[in-house]
Amino acid sequence: MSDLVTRLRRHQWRMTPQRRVIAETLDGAHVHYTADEILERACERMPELSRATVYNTLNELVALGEVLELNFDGRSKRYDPNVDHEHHHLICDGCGATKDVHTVADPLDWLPGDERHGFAVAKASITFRGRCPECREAR
Amino acid sequence: MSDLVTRLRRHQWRMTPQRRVIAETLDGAHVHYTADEILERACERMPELSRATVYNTLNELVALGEVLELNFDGRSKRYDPNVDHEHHHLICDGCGATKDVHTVADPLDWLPGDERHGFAVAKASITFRGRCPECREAR
DNA sequence: ATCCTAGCTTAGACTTCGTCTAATGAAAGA
DNA sequence: TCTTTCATTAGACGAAGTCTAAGCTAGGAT
Repeated sequence: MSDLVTRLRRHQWRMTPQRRVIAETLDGAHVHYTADEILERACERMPELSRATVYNTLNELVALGEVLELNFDGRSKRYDPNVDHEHHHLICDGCGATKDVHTVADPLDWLPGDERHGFAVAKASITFRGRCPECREAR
Repeated sequence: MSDLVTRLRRHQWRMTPQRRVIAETLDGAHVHYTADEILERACERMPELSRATVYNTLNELVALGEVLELNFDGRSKRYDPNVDHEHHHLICDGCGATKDVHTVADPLDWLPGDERHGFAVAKASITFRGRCPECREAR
């Protein structure tokens, strides 16, 4: 049983087979999939699942705060179920693969007061970019 | 004369009236425009300018390393001509305003080796999020 | 100055990613 | 079990960006 599904119960979310499959697909992921990758994988278990339901469900999960929506390349969004722990992202410039990473301290402290332009600054996240092992060879 | 245009000369770039107008529009911007905002402003000086040329030119500027392509909202890309100085971005969660900011050190050093997953990590940028002075009041 | 050619520009078709619609289906409380 | 309300579906639609093929032009060669 997926941990994400358990959390969703607490939101009084109507549990349907489609939503269960989508949530479990997301939760089992070690990388952050795009909506279409989630559709593709979920369809292995439920072939009649529609694209609209995947998009609807992902948007609801984001609204509930149970999943993070990421966008680094300006193309497709990626979904990150790991919302509990503060983390940052490492992205492959070759294939767009996205991994969670952890840093040694909080980057918020790195922005001096005179660089804050009167903003109430609440969050800071770091995007690391490079090439993954596969794309390093492929070059 | 735009500083960006001067730099482009050094890349042996064929200078056309279209490219000049686009580069000057970009370079004069104090905020980071989307491609369509650039098209709109450039068309005030050159009404027959085509959308394809704006996109082509922006992509070439990015490839030449003279302009940064930004994407924070997963919608349209924004273009940042301020490529000379290492900087990061501060974004208002209320209105989406984007400002350049500077930090005290390089975040690349903050990613431990055992968090690099075999990637060749080349760059790191920080996105700070908060509320700008106007949006703090408006709440 | 003019010619030539590589490479630029253009309109509009096309692609990709995502949203919307309206009809049908099903979860879960009464 | 019934009923209501919400979820699901296929496909149309929309926004952002890319591609294509035809014509045009910047700038070096003569």
